[in-house]
Amino acid sequence: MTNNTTETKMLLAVDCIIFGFDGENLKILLIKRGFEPEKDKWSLMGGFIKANESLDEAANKILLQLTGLNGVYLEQLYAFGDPARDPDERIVSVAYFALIDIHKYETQLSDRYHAEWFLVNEMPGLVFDHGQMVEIAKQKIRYKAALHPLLFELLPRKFTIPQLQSLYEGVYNTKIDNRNFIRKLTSTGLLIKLEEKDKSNSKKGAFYFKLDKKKYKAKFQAFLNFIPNPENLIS
Amino acid sequence: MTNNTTETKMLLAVDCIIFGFDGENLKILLIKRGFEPEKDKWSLMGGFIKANESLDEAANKILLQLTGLNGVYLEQLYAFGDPARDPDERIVSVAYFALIDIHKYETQLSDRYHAEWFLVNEMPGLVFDHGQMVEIAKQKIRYKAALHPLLFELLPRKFTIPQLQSLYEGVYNTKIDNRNFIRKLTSTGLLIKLEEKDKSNSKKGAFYFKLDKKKYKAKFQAFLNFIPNPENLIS
DNA sequence: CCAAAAGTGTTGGAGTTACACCCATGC
DNA sequence: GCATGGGTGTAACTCCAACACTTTTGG
Repeated sequence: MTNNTTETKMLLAVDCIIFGFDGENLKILLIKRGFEPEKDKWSLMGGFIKANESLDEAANKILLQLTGLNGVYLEQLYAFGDPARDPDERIVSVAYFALIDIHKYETQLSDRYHAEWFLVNEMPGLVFDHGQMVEIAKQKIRYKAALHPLLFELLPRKFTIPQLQSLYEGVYNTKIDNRNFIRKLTSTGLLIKLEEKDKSNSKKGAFYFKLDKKKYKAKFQAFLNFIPNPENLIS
Repeated sequence: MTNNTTETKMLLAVDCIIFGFDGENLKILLIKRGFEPEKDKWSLMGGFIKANESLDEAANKILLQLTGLNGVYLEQLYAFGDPARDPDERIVSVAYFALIDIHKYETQLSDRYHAEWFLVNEMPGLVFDHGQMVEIAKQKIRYKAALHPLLFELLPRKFTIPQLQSLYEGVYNTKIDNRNFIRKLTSTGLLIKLEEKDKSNSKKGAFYFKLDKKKYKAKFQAFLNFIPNPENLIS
């Protein structure tokens, strides 16, 4: 770093890409922008970073404001800094994505921000580079969820395997063989079968499961490839 | 986003974690900080973002200044924004990591910035949160290189398989079976065998290889897991 | 001729895919 | 009793890991 006295200060923002799962489809929460520029267009929820706030704090605050939720999955995605990304002013934005249980979302907050859930595949155009942010978030989720049980963050406390399969099929836009899917899932040991059945989708009913949270945390990072035994690495 | 007229502007910096491979060990390029605070301590190379500069441009510029190199592998790593990360002033820093062929590094630039290569395992303490940045960069490289041929970015135009193996062994701090390693490498189809041998490490000599760049670009993203045929996905 | 590194094949086990039928129940 | 979605088992195959000896040649 060189001497900084002549350097330009600029605004720093955080934008949140919020995903939810309604039991059938992956959705994204957008707000109708209430001010210029681009007033009344759809947008991600965001905000400026205060002088004494960390990036994570800012992102959590925004998420709390819009959803009423605390302590949900939130991950820094990427910093967007094209000088032309906001036509008015130089603003660098650090994007975060969140995965929430859509049922915990506090619906009454929708009004305040004119928020709405959209199917990710039927999303309106967004302001500035927010569309690009969403694309990168989707890519990241597809990548990470192929290796780690990330999508479980979207599930309610109890869920059925057909629901989970529908989630994976939606995220990857593909059909999955249900026998193999179940085998893979149960072999992870992450699921605990409950007595209760969900009969809303079939007459037979599908058993609910819940997540074994200890195993989930322990196994989240497990994966495989170029290196023979990645879990046995020395350091 | 809410009205921004009252929001705080702040300095935005880019810091580069620069890795190189000397044929035996993974190294990192550090500079001796020439100004206060923390003058004369070891540091990453960084700089402030100008008003009309994108983040990528700023990172590339810094890399060029310090190494004389353009067009090398450079990836945004993470944005660090703890309000206390710089004791003097609020500075948010976007960290990038670079993988370079250490032989292309222009040594005469070392003097200007008091730069030096260190073994990543024998690195001095760094200013501010730069040590943490390096840790996260190492983690990221270990993760990504286990799935993708990332470490090839560190190699010179021609290299031997024992060199490459030593690189992997260094990055993962593990021993790799050379038969399996060679098989895995050759099965990727990324390597082209040359006539020439490198006799600097043995009497028998090891054949040089070069990278098949087209296949490298085409196959960089290939990998596998939760989803049966990730390469056959519909979208 | 010998030390030191490079190069080479095989086998067993684990994991993954492909595939089709029966079950439970509400109507 | 039948339509609907839920649940189950097996066999072939592919991939990966484990394993040790021969080759080359400069000194």
